[in-house]
This record gives sequence, C-alpha cells and structure tokens, in this order.
Amino acid sequence: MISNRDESKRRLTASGIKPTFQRAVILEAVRGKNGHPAIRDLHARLLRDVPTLSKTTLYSTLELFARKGLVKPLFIDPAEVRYDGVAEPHHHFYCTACRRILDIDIACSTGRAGRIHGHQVDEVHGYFKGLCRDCLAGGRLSRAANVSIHNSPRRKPHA
Amino acid sequence: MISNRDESKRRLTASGIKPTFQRAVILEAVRGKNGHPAIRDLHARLLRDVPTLSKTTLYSTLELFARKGLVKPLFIDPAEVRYDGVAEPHHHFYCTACRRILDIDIACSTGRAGRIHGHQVDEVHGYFKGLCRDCLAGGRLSRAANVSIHNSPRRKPHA
DNA sequence: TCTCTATTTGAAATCATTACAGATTGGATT
DNA sequence: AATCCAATCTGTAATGATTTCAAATAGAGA
Repeated sequence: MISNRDESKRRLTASGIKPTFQRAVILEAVRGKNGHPAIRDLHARLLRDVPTLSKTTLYSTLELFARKGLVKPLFIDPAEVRYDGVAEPHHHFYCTACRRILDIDIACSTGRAGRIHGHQVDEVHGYFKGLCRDCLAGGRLSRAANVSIHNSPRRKPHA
Repeated sequence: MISNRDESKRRLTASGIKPTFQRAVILEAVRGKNGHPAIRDLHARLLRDVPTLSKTTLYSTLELFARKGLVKPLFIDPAEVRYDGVAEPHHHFYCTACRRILDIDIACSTGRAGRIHGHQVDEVHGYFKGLCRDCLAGGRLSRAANVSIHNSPRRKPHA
C-alpha cells in the first residue's frame, strides 16, 4: 500500500512541481479530511508534525498549487480564503453557522466555461449559502461560528 | 420628475429604514453607475459631495442595508467586499483584469433557494471569472488591475 | 566539499474590516 | 426656545488575513 505522502509527491511531480517535503505535507493536508481548509487551519494542523512550517510557506505554496491547477481557492467564506484540494469543477455550500464548506454535486445547466455575453469564462463557481443539515438539526457548531460581514461572519466576535 | 435622492429615500422608508441624508446618498451611490462598488469606491466617490462621510458609516450602513435586503454583498473579488444595489437574484461575472463585476442574465437550472442535500439554501450565487469582452479586445483597464491571491488580485501591487 | 539556485522561514508592512467611545442630530416634551 | 433622549454619525485605535522582503537553509551538480 502506498502512503498518502508518496501519493502527494507523485501528484506534485505530475504537475511539474518539485516534490519537496513541505509541499507534500501541505498537499496531503489540503486533500485530507476536513476539506476546504483556510491557511490558518492548515498552519494549526500541520504545526504538530512540522513545527518549523511557516505561514509564509503556506501562502506561497498554495499560490503555486493554484497556479498549477492542483487546488482551487474559494472565496465563499467572507473571513478568509479557503482551499479546495479537488480541482475538478463542482459547486459548494457554505454553512453560515458552522462555517463548513460542503461539496454540492449538481449538474448546472450553465456549462463549465467558454463564452458568456462575449466574456471569456475561465471559472464557474456555484456558491450556495445557508444552514447545513447538521446545524438545522441543532448540531454543535464545529467552528467559532462568529464571523461577520452581515449575515455571514467575518473576523472575530465582539470579545 | 423625481430626483434619485427622493427615490432613494422612498426605498429606505419602504424597507423600514429611517431615511437619513447619509443613507439616501449611500443607497443612491450603490445603485448608481459603476455598479458593484467596494466600500473604498463609495468613500472616494461620495467624499466629494459629503466631505464628512466616514468609512465607519459606510460599513455600518451597508450592513444595515444588507440586513434589510436592500443590497447584496458579493464575495467574488478576493480583495474586498463588493456591493450589489440590485437585490433580485442574478449571477455575476468578475473580470480578473479590470476587476469589474458584470451582471449575467442566465436562468440557472438550479432553483433560487430551497433545500439541497438536506441543507437549507438561503442564497445562490453564480460566480463566473475570466476576462471580460472589453479586456479581451485590449481595452484600457479601468482599475489598478493588480490584485493577488493567485490569478485573481488582492491587496496592493509589488510597488 | 564547494557553488549556485530554489525553497523555506521569520519579521515587518499593508490594508480591509471591526470595535469603541465621543460628538452630532432630530424629535418629543416642557 | 431650552432640555432630554435615543438613534446616527464620526474619528481613532485594534484586529487579523495577506503580502513583502531579506536572510537562512536545503539540494543538485561540478
């Protein structure tokens, strides 16, 4: 059986990126459980295994990944950029309560890219916002759940 | 003929908002030409007519408007929140070159709201990104055109 | 081992957004 | 018209994600 680490390195190489240790660890994390992490999440999560990992590295590495098409930055969370380790186009649901981002498998009539009204469309994002199934059922919020920018959250609470 | 100012005040009253001078001016601006402005745009634009207008007022007023459903905040621009003065749901195109946001009139198969996968959907946003018709034709960029967060821009250029 | 270049790191700078407290306004009451 | 009260508005400071930048480190090749 192959490790996720090796799997990540193979993906890096396949995308024309030199597979360094940090890059493999980061890619592994973006694609792992708890999908759609923010830089802050990745930093907190990875610091346990790689105590020297800097946020600067995370920022520059994720930019590299995005440029190479390995990950997709999502601007659905008003507080911070979230990253999607699955590059294949699909839509997202953002829960304004627990702040989780869930994949939405819906075949939108509107094609993936091409031309619309004469504009060259490179990316199509379907963003659905509301309360996720778990929060509707009174689930325990998995995040600080206090962001702002209107109904959605952003930044810190009033503490 | 009725002025835009009066029109704005009527809208405010209709939404249950006390129509103060500042609020009327701000609503007028969000709905005016150059659609989908950021707080920064509004501040620069309105400072000519209302020299005392503070950014704090803009932030709190737009939050009020959004809460009352008069405007919609858009998170399509990685650099800052943009506001849509047209509340009726429709989709948007973001030009990564000139940073303009253009309305897209497309009837998406996916309904406006309701339930998806058990989640309660309050908002649906269709975000298309790419190069607008004008920029494709080599148009002069209408904005700084230097933002970042990967292909899209954010913050300042490298100067 | 030595060099050279790419990568990683830490610290400082930038800037949109938020928090807060004081100043102002407008209406109701006297 | 003077007074009071509550809602608005304003300026300043704090917060925190993101960027910038230069120095430290690691790796490939001679």
